[in-house]
Amino acid sequence: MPELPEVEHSRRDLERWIRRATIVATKGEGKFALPSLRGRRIETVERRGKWIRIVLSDATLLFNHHGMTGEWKRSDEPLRWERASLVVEKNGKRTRVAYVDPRKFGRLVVAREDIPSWSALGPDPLEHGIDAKALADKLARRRKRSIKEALMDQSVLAGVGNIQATEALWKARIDPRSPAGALAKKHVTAVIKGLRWTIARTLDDLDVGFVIYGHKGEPCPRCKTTLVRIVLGGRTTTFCPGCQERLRARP
DNA sequence: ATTATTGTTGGTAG
DNA sequence: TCTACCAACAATAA
Repeated sequence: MPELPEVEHSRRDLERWIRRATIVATKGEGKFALPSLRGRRIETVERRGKWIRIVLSDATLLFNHHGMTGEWKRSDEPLRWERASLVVEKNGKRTRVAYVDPRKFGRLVVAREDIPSWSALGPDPLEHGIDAKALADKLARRRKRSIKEALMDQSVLAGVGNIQATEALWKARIDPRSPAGALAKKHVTAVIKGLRWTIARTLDDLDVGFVIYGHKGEPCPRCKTTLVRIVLGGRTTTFCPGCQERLRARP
């Protein structure tokens, strides 16, 4: 469940469950192995893009990425596909949280300093907002990249994935194949509005459903043209050939 | 049996 | 140094 809105929900869950609590035990194997961390207090649970950064009392940092199928659950019993767990205590009450990840694309990293994957992230749409000028500059530099692939580049904006990019471009009425460098200022503005729209509505209700993602073959909700599915950068892309304008590279 | 899946990364090539 | 492309990672679900 892993684009910005889902990860933000996960962050809020963790904040409620374990913030200001003290770690009693940790568990994890293989690529999800964890050091003891016993006795450290959990100070903050932060997020940037799709990454979560948990800051502990001795300044140790616990980074987590959900990959494709990762999620945190609160459970006293071991869960199917559980890869790691934390037991914490606050006011004498114990809480156990489990990191579950069937496909194991996620990451758990303990470090003393920010890791490169975190540091390389572009601005977070929720945390920092989206600056039109800065975004336009970054897109302009990616001349040959499609706008959809550019939006999914985590150094452009942190947290935009396949679904949010697909939905935002539909809202902005821009064909996802358009070269990123072909967007004029008004197009960038429209993309920003589209991103704010899709992120907000997913954040508000994770089960609200998507407007065009996964709806190939169905009529466009806006113009009734049949939605099509293509592959861009190896990722499924849905769009409406009727009302999403294909922009051409500008000289 | 085949195909597709909300993501990143490391290697390669230009 | 920067951009672009792709296979690899893994376990289902249709």
